[in-house]
Order: sequence, then C-alpha cells, then structure tokens
Amino acid sequence: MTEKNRAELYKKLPGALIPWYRENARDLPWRKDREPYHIWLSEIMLQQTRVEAVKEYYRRFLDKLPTIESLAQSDEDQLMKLWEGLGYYNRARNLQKAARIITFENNGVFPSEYSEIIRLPGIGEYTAGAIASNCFGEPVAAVDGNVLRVISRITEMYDDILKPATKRYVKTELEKVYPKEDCGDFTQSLMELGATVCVPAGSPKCQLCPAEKFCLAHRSGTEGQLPVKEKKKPRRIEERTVFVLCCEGKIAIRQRKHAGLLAGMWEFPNIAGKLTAPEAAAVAGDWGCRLAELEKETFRKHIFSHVEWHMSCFYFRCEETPADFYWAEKEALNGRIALPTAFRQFLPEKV
DNA sequence: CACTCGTGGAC
DNA sequence: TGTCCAAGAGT
Repeated sequence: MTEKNRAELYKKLPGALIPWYRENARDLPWRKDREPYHIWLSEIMLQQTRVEAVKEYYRRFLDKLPTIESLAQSDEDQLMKLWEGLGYYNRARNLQKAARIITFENNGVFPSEYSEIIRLPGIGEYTAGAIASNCFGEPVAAVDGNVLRVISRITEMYDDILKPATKRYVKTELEKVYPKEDCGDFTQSLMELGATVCVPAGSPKCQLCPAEKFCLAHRSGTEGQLPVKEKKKPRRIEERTVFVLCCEGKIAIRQRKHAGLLAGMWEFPNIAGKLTAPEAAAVAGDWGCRLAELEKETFRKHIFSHVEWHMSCFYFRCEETPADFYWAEKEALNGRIALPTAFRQFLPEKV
C-alpha cells in the first residue's frame, strides 16, 4: 500500500459517507440542534461511555441545568449528583470549570474556533474537533475510537490505534480531505459508521457499508484483525474492607481526598486489607461507634479501569455517631448526596 | 509517551 | 467468570 494509494482512499470518504449518514443517522437527543452547549455536553458525557448509558443522564442534566450560565452557577453537590453513576467524575468538574470561564470571562459566549475551544478544561483534540466541525463549520477532524476503527479498516492500517502518533496521523490525513461545507456531517458520518456498521468485535456489517467497494480490509478479509490495539496490562487487585455504620436512621459517610481514584467523592468508611468480623468490629470501635451488633457481611468485586477492589463489607448497628463522619439520612443519600457506584452498591434497603 | 481515571453491557 | 470494551482528557 503506497502513500499515494492511501491518499486516494481518504479522498473517497466524504462523497461516500455523507449521503449515507444523512439517510441512516440515528435519532439521538443531542442531534436535535447544533447548540454548542448541547453538543459539548453530549461529547463530554460520551467519552468512554456508551450511547445508551448517556441518554437519560443527558436529558436530566439539561432539564436541571439548561444553559451554560446555570451550569456555571450550580453547586458541586448538584453537579455531582447529576453525574452520579456515569464515572470519570473529573469530566463534570472540568465541564463546570469551562462553563465558568465562558460565563465570567467570555461574556457567556462559547468560543467559535478550534484553537480557542481546545483551551477549555476537559476539551481535548477530539472534543474540540467535534464541536468546531459540528457547531461552527470548521473543517477539523474529530478522531475518536470509532473513526480510528473505520479508518484502520478502510485503509488497512496496522498501526496501534491507541498510540497518540496514530491519532495525529489520521487527523492530519482526514483534514486533507475535509469538505468545506458539510464538515459537521462528515465528522458525524465517520463516527456513526463506526458505531452502527463498522462495529468493533465480532461481525462488522460490511454489506451495509457505504465504503464496502473500496475498503481494503474488506477486500482482503482482514476486518476481524483490525484495528490493532496493544493489550492493556492486567489490573492490580486491592483488598478493601468497607463499613456501613448505621445509627438512629443515619449512615456514616465521609469525603475522599481530592486527588486520585473517585477524587472528592463521598464514600462509606473503608480501609485497606481484608479484615475478619472481629477485626472490623475493633476498628469501628476505635472510631468511637459503640457497636451494638453486626447485622450482615457481604463481599463484592468492583472493577475500575486499572484497579480491582475486592470489597468485604460489614454492616454494623452503632449507638454513637462520632463527628469524624457525616451521618447522612437515607433520604439525603438518595436525593442529594452523590455516592459513586463502588460504594452505593452497599447501601442497605432499610437503615 | 505511559499512566490514571468509572461504569455497565456484551459475549 | 473473565475479557474487552464505549464518542478521551489530564498529567
């Protein structure tokens, strides 16, 4: 495969994909208009997250915070509650940081050029490209996992798509063929093709693909071997012991440190290591809880991207509420306090 | 560049 | 049950 031949393949993309996209685009909540706030919010939520998981979060978020200004003025509690369960919680914090910059330093106006958009917190090359091409008609590429998969197959490219160098190369090559008009639809078409036809594992639906006639992987039957991704290293395993401490209808929670995993989020008290029931009772006693009884003991694995927590959880009934913890009512835990899934899964039905 | 940062669904 | 993810960004 020569560079020249590869360039010829890129040139075929807009003409083949844009008409296909206009016929086959899914009806998604964030495709109803081209409001920068709407596109921006959806792109942040969709980072490393499935469309189906995002839909309801997106609707609820815009219902509560319909404008960039309302997002800028929202408090952290509300923000994190709206994001609870989505994961990668710094996305939400960066979203609000950017909203405050737009509101208080840019007169409430969303920046209209790629070079300005990418300066906002939480917005990288992909998201800046998506917003600039979709909302402002700027011919810049948005290279995400879908696009890399589509391009690696159509051009039969065996570079590791997880490497930054590969992303930069594909972005450069795509921008050589970006249409001056319809560049938003071209961006969308590449991603939509990857999401609905040129799908990752198993069976790409090549008979439905507008690039079937010129896709090199399809021609040589190598769809299943592409894209190339280096295997991730195995997750490290951490044993943890979690305490659900209940007293007078309240449950003990505390806030995590503001760096690292689940930074700044609420949690049930927990410590490293796998404790036995007597050991756990002793620890809770040291915390000043005056244990009345051990009600239950459970064990669960919780899988993060690169860590795996093996969590032993002890449910204790206490007779004191030491001030080292915040004692939350069940109602607050459900309505106001954002508790990440790693801990919420242990929340008892009754307190 | 390599590593960190969540979650729930598919197979 | 284990594996691999899914529309990446920050450090």
